[in-house]
Formats: sequence, structure tokens, C-alpha cells
Amino acid sequence: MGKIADPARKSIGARRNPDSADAILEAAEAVLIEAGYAGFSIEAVARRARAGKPTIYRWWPSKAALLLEVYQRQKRVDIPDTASLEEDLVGFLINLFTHWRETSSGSIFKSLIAEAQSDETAAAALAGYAGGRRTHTGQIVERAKARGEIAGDIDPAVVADLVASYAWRHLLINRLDEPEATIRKMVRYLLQGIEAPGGQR
Amino acid sequence: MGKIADPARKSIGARRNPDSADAILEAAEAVLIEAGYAGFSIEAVARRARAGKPTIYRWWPSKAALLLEVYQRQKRVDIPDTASLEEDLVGFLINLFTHWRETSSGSIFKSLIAEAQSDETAAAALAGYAGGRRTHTGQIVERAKARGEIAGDIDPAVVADLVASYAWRHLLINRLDEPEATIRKMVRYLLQGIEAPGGQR
DNA sequence: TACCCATCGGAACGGAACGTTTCGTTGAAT
DNA sequence: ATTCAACGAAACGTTCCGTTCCGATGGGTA
Repeated sequence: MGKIADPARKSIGARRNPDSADAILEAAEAVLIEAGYAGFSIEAVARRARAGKPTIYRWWPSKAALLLEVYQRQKRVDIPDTASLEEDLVGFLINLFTHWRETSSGSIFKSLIAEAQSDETAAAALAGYAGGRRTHTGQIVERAKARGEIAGDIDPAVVADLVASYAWRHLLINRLDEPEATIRKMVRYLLQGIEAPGGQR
Repeated sequence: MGKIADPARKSIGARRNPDSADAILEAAEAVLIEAGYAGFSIEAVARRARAGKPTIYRWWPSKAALLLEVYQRQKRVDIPDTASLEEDLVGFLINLFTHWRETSSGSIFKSLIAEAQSDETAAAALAGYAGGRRTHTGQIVERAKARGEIAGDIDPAVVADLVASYAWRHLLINRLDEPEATIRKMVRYLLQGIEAPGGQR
């Protein structure tokens, strides 16, 4: 250890960091995509990145921390904005399922859930991510409420919670290939009877 | 359990099975409760059961298989039957959350989800369990439909899926302590507008 | 140019756990 | 009393975690 630590990282000065750090993150992502959580070991990442294990541990305190950064690095899913809550939600879920399937970032998210069972850091990150008001579904529903599309006595958080729960469960049981009709049926059911009296629909 | 070999097992003759098998299952459950998924190792279970590792591997092909049997052995939750879908669902969720919290079978279920990320057997079991028509929520909703409480064009599977999803997600983010009012609010929202025209309520 | 020194990759370590093999013992069925 | 499968214990080879040591690299500084 050095004399003064970077609050975010843990080492002293950063001379050749960025190259190594990027190579390691990219290797970690590649390993997760190709071998899944079962094959995600620090040694595999080091081999792939042509880096030494100590280099990885210099920058990330644990396997969970590396996984977390790989996850956060994934680019976000487009949030549709069609001025209709039903279309927004259906579009978002289809985008999300496709993104999870095609970029394998679903694997990464599932890995995070798995890691959270044995690592406190990952558990806190997962709970924080799910509990925050910044979730995608939360934004979509809040926007619809601001638009006056939802009755006043409906709590947007409940709708957002249910939509997110649906997505998580379908990810966990490997059912990301639901046809649009199935998703729309669920969303339609979910939105049944929540229109505000003067809502524009 | 009988005296002769259980055909579901893999070995030929089974002379001293039942005692050992029970001791191992009980030890596995105790280890999971006391040390969680992080401490759930075959060696810990063997030590606790005063059994040899080969004995465990003789009866369960993998750690996942043992975990699966521990889970199935313990998942008894009362299914309320109050002639009201809302009361049934709220009661069931409260029972389930309490059961998950107090018996630590929530830990076991989460462990199963984690294990499913690195073991194909566990993944299949999880998908099968969630996809089957035998889920608790499915039974509750089907019963309400038979009772005529639900409009004909509502698919009970959608409601059941959403309720189960809610439960899973709250388990995964360690939010099993929701007050009854919160759960009731969600269920009320979920059941809004689904009553059949002539439904008894 | 010559020196300094933090970071680097590689090799090796101790510890834990997986799943397997080997061996001597136990005990129910014959 | 004999047989034979299941048993517990111990040890094995493997993989991986996270750490320690080492020699090499290559910018910063005089």
C-alpha cells in the first residue's frame, strides 16, 4: 500500500492505469459473455487481459467489485417516450429483453444477483439499484403521471415495482423470449382501470 | 422412506440409507441457516452430519442437487382460502414472507437462484418450478376464477405471474419486511377492475 | 544521460472447496 | 458364520481466491 489513497481506487499514483484498467474490464466482460458466471474467475480475466492477478487486485478489492463495475459499464437501455404509458412500457420491456439477450448483459445482471448471495458489497449494490427512484420503469411511470395519464390515487412506485419484478423474474427463469403479444397482454392487464378521469388516451 | 432403494436415487441397494440421508439433509439445512449460501459447502455439511463426503456424493450428484432437495423438503406455506381473492393473495404473501424470513427458507431459495447461475440442473429446476401450473399463486387465482370472481377475459396466469414476480424480487433485494398495508396496496392495485360482472364480493 | 521508483506481468504461495479414489470397518441379509 | 454393499475417514489432484515476491518496463527528474 502507498502513502495516500485515491478515494475511489486504492492505489497511489496512476501512471499506466487507464490502459490496464480498460483491458481488464473488457476482458472481464468477454469472459462473462463467453463462459457465463460459472467461468468468471479472476484468473480467467487475468489470462484474457494478459494481466497479472495482482494488477487486478490493485484496482478492485474483490471479485464482486470487478463484477459490479463491469455491470455499471454496460450501456443503458433506451427508454421509449411515445406519450402513451402502454406503448412506453411494452417498448421498454421489449428493448430490455432484447438488450439482455443480445448483449448478454442479462448474464451479467444475473451474475450480480448470484454474487449478492455471498458478497455483502454486491447485495448492497443490488438493493440500492432496485430501491432507488432512478429506475427506468420508475421514470416511465412518473412521466405518465405528470402527463395526467394516471389517476391521482395510484402510486407510480407500485406500477414500477410490478413491471421491474416481472422483468427480473423472466430474466431469472430464462424467459426473455416472450412474444410481444404476451408482454402487451401483461401490460394491458396492469394498466386496466388506472386511467385518470380526464386522461388523454 | 422404505427399506429398499428409492428408485429415484442412483445406487443399487440401499441398506443404511434413510438414517444417513436424513442426517445429511438436516445438516445441510442447518448449515444453510447458520452460515448462509457463502458457508454452504459439501465439506461443512459432511462435518456437521458426521458423514463422509463420498456418502453425500453417492446420493446427490452435485451440490446443486442437495440444495434442491433441501429446498423442496421445506417449502410448505399455507394457502389461505377465504372466498375472497384479495384476502387470499394478501394472506398468502404475508405467510410467504414470514415463512421465508423465519425459517430461513428464503435463504435457501435465494441460494437456489444463485446456484442456478452456475449449475444447469438448478437452472432447470428453477425454471420448471416457476413455469409449472402448480404454483401457489396459480392455485389461488384459478380458484377465484372458478368461483366466478374474475372476468372471463382475464388470464389467471398473468395475475399469478405478477404476484410471484413481486415476491421473488422482494426476496432478492431483502425486502421481506413490507408492512401488510404495502402488500395490500399492491394487491388492491393488481385486482382493480378485474371483478366479473356478477362476481360475489 | 543517468537515476529513481511506481506500476507492471509472471510465478509461486497458503488456504479453501470441489469431486474422486482408496481403505479398513460396520452391520443387515443370507 | 459368511457375504457384501454402504459407511467414515483420510488423502488426492484440481481449481480458484487473494497475497507475496521478483525482475522488468518506462515515465519523471536532475
